[in-house]
Amino acid sequence: MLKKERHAYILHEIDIHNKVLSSDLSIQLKVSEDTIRRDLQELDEKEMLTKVHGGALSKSFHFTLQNNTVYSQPEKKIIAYKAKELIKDGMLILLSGGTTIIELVKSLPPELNATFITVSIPTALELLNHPNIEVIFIGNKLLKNAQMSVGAEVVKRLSEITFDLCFLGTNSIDVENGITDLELEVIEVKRAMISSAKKTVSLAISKKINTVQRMVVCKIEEVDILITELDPGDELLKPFHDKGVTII
Amino acid sequence: MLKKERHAYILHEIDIHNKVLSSDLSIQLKVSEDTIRRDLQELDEKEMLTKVHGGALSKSFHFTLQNNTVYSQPEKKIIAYKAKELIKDGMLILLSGGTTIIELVKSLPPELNATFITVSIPTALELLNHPNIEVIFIGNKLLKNAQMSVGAEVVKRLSEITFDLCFLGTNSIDVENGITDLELEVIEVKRAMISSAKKTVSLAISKKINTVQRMVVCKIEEVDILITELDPGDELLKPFHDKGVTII
DNA sequence: GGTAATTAGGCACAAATATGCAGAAATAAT
DNA sequence: ATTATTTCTGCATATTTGTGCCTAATTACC
Repeated sequence: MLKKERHAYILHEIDIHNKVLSSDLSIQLKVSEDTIRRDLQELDEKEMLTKVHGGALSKSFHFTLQNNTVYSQPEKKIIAYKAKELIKDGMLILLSGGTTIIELVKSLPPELNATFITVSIPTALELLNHPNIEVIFIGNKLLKNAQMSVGAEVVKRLSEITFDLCFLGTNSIDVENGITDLELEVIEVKRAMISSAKKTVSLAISKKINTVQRMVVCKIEEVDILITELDPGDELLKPFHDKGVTII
Repeated sequence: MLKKERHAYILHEIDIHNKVLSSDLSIQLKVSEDTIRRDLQELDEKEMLTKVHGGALSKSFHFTLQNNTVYSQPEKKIIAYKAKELIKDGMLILLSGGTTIIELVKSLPPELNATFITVSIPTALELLNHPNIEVIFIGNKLLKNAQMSVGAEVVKRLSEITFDLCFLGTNSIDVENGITDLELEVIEVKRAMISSAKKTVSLAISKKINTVQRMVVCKIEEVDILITELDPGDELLKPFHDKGVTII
């Protein structure tokens, strides 16, 4: 990875989180902390961030580095952190829309080299920020609210490909009904996504667990992995585990 | 392999991946790294990429990540104001990408009832904000820089539809060469867009008038309407009028 | 004030670069 | 076709840049 790419990545991180830790960046970018420190120093001299002991802060917002701990971390960031561990170089991965998926994309390491396919416009836009991944969008009529492609053409195109993993941002999931959703057109596409993937991963914050919507996307048996912000051993998730779903 | 072919290849790689490494290019193009370095230097001088230690980065790479202010926005607002007058209820309209097009979309009246098709992700996102228009996205592989779909599949899909109007955000236009652009894959799509439309409208701020890029999209005769921020009677635009282009 | 984490600065090594030069290849002129 | 001229390319050289490791100094936090 080129130095300027690192710089861009660091600035991007600052843009999202308002702060970065040298230690984190060192791991994410797979370079020594010395290099990160020099990067931050350089960017500070260019007045693009403010370097502080331990990392750097955004120029505009002056928060302290300290309130960084896992406790205050929003649920979706925790989910994204767990989910990204499933993604390996060379994989073909299908993504839905939703803010949890966006978090997942933001957390992808810059050196990851994989192909992502999506039907969601915001997801596609976020994917394009990453340096090494190839992005394919399956287009057709776009749904206003969901900001995603829907319709028979999308279903057909999805059926023509086999994906290693499918990540679904999930509105509602429970043991009896499985994944449920509101709109027919969204459901058609999500079904097609699930049946084209070797493994289906549902990303859901715990608030969404055991809620039900009008229409069924798929039964719980079709979900291979469920990721929430909770500990995998949490009592709330036990019924899913008993149905054979891997909990992360 | 000719020098120009190498240059085209390098720009192509940059558009897809946002970066190139001198060492990679040296192997791929079977020339010494010295030659690659001189190529990159030359392209940097022409402001077609940004040379860095170890390779080169896309020009828009920094731009998108650092500073998202729209260039020449007042001019673009004037252009958008003129362009929207061409759009009527019930029309089927094709849009390219670019900030001028985004301005056009923002200026569309909410009661407008038409169908818009695009290959550009940011354009699609902006279109979705409007209440009454139907949005169709033609998807495929996405180019990093241009944030748009490219490839044979896109060209094929475009050829299957006839549009009332095609609005092109234009990088370079002049009387001799017509509309020109940088990158082969973008040009392929723009050509397909033009030939599928009954009328082609070029939107260009006056700074772009009489500039030329490496590759030709279409001759000036294929442009039906040219919209700039200038008065239609402006001396700069007379040559275009003489070639039969309607100036607005 | 003690302890652990972070940092600055020096050093070493590898990688990338600039530069001059010579031969090859393309282009123009005869 | 032949020659002259320019452009292009690869090689050898010295130089610069980027990175990681080391140690001493500094900082943050109890």
